[in-house]
Amino acid sequence: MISSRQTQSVRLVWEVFDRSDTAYSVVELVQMHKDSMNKTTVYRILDRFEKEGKLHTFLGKNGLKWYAKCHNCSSKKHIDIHPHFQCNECGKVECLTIDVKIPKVAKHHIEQANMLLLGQCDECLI
Amino acid sequence: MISSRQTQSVRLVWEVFDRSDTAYSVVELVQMHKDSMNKTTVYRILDRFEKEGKLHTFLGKNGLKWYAKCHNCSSKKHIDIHPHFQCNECGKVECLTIDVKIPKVAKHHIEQANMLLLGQCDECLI
DNA sequence: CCTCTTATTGCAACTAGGTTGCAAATATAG
DNA sequence: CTATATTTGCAACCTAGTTGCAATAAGAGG
Repeated sequence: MISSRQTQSVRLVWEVFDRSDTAYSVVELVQMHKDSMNKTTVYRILDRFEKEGKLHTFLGKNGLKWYAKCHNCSSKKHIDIHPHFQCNECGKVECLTIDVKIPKVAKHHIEQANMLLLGQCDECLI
Repeated sequence: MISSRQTQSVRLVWEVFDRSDTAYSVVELVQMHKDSMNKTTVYRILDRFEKEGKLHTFLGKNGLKWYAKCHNCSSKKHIDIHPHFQCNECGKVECLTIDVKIPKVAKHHIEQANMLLLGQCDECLI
């Protein structure tokens, strides 16, 4: 089951993620589908995918929201996280497969950790 | 020297940070000064403080921009970072004094790392 | 303490990401 | 095939943040 109702729009949005493991910003996704559906629809479909555990979200530079396919992340505990990388030059975003330990903080209960690494990706390094 | 020109507005904004070590969101700062200066002025003063190395910024939940006073952070290398904590209940933000090692990523040059921990603060834990 | 230059400010309009309410359309259970 | 509940489009709205420009005010140098 892709989603509770398998509409044309739901199928189109899912295909993008199904084809590759790239992370996409909402801006890209709205742009990419602007001829076949309304931006509100894109936002709502992405929300549903997230609730259903098929996509995970995180914030890139400038607080822009990004979506990427979930692999093993939904089954993992909250005790370790996978960080995200964004290239300062081309803006590309990647999910990193390394795990980062969440630091303990006295008198605080940590539920979640977001780590964004910024720098140059392999293509922009040359 | 507080800033290149010591205007009334510059003094007022700086006083807030001078009085405490709390982090403030731009929204709070604009609200707090709304009777004495324009929101554009607040944004511009904060920008200048950041360029001058007196404040550092980071993004909280929902991509909101936060400002906090710099202590030793400006003098530190980029090799370790101090993470920020935001309470999921009251929204309060804290600079943590612990250091987190930036993970190495093959074929990537990491310049900067942002880590945001989310959970419950001491006051909301009860 | 006056004058001139330049940084700073206020204002209004704008941009962009994201949300909401509601009526119309459509997937799917039966 | 029909009834119902979910999904969609649309237009209007919200909020954070930016921009251009004219008016204002620091403060350096006389």
